[in-house]
Amino acid sequence: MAEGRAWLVKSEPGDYSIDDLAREKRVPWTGVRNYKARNFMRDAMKVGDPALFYHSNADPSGVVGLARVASEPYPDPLQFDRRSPYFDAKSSREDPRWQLVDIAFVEKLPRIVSLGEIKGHPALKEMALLKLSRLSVQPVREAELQVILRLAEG
DNA sequence: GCCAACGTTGGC
DNA sequence: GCCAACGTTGGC
Repeated sequence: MAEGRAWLVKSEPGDYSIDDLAREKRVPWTGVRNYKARNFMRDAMKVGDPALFYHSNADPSGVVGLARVASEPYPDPLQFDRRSPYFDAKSSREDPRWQLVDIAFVEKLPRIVSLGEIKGHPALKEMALLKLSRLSVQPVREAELQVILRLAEG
């Protein structure tokens, strides 16, 4: 297998939390409706790539878990579901607009690595999280991944 | 709840 | 193709 990259995926814990993922083990990462985020899932994510799991709009916000990319990209089924808030009338089964991957649980971190802590750490100043704060699926450098996992050990 | 950042839409 | 209006994200 080609060497993959590391990623960060965001979720509001009231919507879908690390505990939900720990229980379900694996979930289709539905509802992403941003083209940059979609392109990462469709074009760059590889099965087995590590992904930090980030709680946004939380108290505090921060990285709370480690997951893994668990599937090839495929169309987000919710774009075809008229009752879903993620329904997209401009998409079709013949030419689906939104692609996703499955995300699988690896571990809950021993403690949260908060956004404040990330902002204050010199090795993490260049993180996409701080530069592209609204992007919900984003790349993480290998060195950044290692620093965050080490911080989580306390 | 406020608001800054920024992506999307649509008129022209 | 420009850009104003609008909607969403997410920190605080």
